[in-house]
Amino acid sequence: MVKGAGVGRPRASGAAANRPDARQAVLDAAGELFTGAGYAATTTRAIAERAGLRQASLYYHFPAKEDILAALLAETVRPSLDVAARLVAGSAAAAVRLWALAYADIGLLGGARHNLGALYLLPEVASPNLARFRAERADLKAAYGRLVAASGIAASAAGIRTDLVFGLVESIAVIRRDDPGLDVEAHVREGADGVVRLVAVEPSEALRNEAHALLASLTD
Amino acid sequence: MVKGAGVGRPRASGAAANRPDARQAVLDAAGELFTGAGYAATTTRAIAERAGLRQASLYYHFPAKEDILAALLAETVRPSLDVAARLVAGSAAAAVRLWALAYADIGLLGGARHNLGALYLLPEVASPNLARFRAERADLKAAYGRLVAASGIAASAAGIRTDLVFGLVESIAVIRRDDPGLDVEAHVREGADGVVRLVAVEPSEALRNEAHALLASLTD
DNA sequence: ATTATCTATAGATCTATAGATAATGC
DNA sequence: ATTATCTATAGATCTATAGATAATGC
Repeated sequence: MVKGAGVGRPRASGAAANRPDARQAVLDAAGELFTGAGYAATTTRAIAERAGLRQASLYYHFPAKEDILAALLAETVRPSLDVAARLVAGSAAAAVRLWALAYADIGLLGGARHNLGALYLLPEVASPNLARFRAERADLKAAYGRLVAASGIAASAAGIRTDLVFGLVESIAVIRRDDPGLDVEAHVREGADGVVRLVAVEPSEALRNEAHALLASLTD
Repeated sequence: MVKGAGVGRPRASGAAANRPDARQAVLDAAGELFTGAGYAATTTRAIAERAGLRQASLYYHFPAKEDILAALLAETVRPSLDVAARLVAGSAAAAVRLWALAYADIGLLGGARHNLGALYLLPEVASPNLARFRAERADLKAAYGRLVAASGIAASAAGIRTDLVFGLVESIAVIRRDDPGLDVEAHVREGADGVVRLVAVEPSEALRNEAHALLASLTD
């Protein structure tokens, strides 16, 4: 199954030669437009134009417009979920693991092309067709919740505290929208510091170093 | 200029008798629909239907659809801005004023009918026509920034810290969307606690009491 | 005469499907 | 024969405007 560079009818646009992966081009175009203008205000025509093909050709790669959004949401939440799954099972101090998860998660949201975290804010995520994404996001939040509870927060307060922690992490999307020139690396560190402060732990340099080492150990 | 209860042609819908304020009915309907489904996905027909009049009649009260959104955004941010303006000028300890502002602001967002804070998340707020709202929201954020700086945060860190504080406050909208049955009062108190924790102040009962007294003194 | 609505509709879309077509692969 | 595109379009909107109409106010 060679990825023949030119199977199928050539594109009408000049993008005839550079057809490495139309599906990916569509996702990239949709990511930019959905995060900038929202889902409903982005037309399939605009997505196709930016991806270098005709409007109807989108439907060869995705059964419907909403499936493009679903694919983007999935690819944005999964990496964080992977990190979370490995961290909740760890044995390091809860505050260290919480700092590490927040650092990784904010970093992924802050570093993603096109501020994909802003997709979480779209009202369309309430659509029945996007239940899969909502469940994965809920899993991620539950991972934060376990670390918050393990940080010594009283069980009665852990729910709201988790809401705040998760809200702070996701707020990177709004901040980045307001200020596209944001210093992401500085924000990521300060954001992770803020998350542990929310569970009443003042972050030390030792804590940060331990968390960084923990994250490095995950990528094996 | 008596508010005659029946000037003008009667409505076609049964809402003939109850015509207290059509403009307000439109805003209420739009608030529910914009926060639930988003701006672009909400049709003027749906707004009118819920408000009890015909689609075209909207245009007697608002020049365009976007002006309905503008009115909602304005009425949501102004009360918080009023509180902020009076608190930044105050003489109480910065952490007390910060707690008070966050408490009032989160309370207004959490208590508003229809989760109007979710309007801030809509991509449409970037529209040129909504510059007024964006400026007022920036003013509100600047007020937080002054209190953060006055809390003893180093000038070099105050910018990001303010981003986090403001992000935490506004996160109530996302939390409320995810969980409409939220215990708002508990969240408001915990949220204000979280805000001062972000500037490395562990809130005491004395601080909260002082902040409450300060807020009470503003309503004179 | 003024006010607040209504009916009707122009003009501009927008999504998704049907069916044709121009490549490569066998 | 298979693949990935294209052209054309059906059918369903959606916003905003034009002009009529049914109340009250003077």
